[in-house]
Amino acid sequence: MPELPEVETYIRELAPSLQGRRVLRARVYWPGVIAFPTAEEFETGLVGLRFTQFARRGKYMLLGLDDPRTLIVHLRMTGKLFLAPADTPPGKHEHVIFDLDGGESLLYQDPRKFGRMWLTPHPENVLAALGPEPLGPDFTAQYLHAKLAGRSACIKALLLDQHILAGVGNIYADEALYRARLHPGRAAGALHEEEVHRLCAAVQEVLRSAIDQRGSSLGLSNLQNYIRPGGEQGGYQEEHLVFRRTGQPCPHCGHPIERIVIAQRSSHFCPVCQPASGTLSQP
DNA sequence: ATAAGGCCCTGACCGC
DNA sequence: TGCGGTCAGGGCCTTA
Repeated sequence: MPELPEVETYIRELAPSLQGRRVLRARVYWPGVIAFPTAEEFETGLVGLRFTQFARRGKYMLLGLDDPRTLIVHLRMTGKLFLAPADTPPGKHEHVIFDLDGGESLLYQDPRKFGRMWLTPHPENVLAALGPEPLGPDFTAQYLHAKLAGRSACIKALLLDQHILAGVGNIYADEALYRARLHPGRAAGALHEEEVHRLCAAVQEVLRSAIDQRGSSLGLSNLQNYIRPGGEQGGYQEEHLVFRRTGQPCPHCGHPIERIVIAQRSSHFCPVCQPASGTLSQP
């Protein structure tokens, strides 16, 4: 599942190979992936444009062009982008192909078909509702405490809410809550100031480490696996302490990691180190 | 405004 | 071997 560290890795690793390349042709095989404009306008609109800038906002990739329009890509669950020789025939799950100058094509592959792309002169409209960048100056314990105040929803659910902060998904929410020693089901508004401070620091630490490790590549199935644009795996899965470790011992206390469902998503945690309330152990 | 549930998708996995 | 059922999950939409 590409989250902030995986998308950041995509931007960093795609930029050198896409910089200055021109789109000769764009082919959309699954129109549903194009959120704006229509698939036809998307195909014709990209012809002749050159990639010039590469940025990330939350889990969105922003590919700047020598044009007022920006190509925005959200990989959602299983989206992948990679370069292949120009004559590579489209596979079953390749929904968009950008034929580039230089004899290569950029392929968008997405078995789940959840990912979306936009080609728009107003990227700010697509991104308008996003909360601050977790690693930017606006994401502070004070900010987070204010956003959580009065909220009865579980803290895990609000960590996943992109309006509150942009870029955290299921993996890094679980890992951050474990490191902050907070039960994922705690009512967000009931967190004490010191706990919010811990959480804020844990979110940033987990994301920074995951970026350093080029993201998390998970699972035996290639379905949900995040793979870097060059085909390599990330490394942060080796540092997961709770995510998808149900039944395995907590690295701190040895109690089996448990799994519960919060906001329709699995949450992994240690019931000893992350008590629902009361006294805390000290990992 | 907030919270909760449904929906989109399909490969993997399980039981029979 | 094959079949049907269930699960996962980000973001958006609907409902209360």
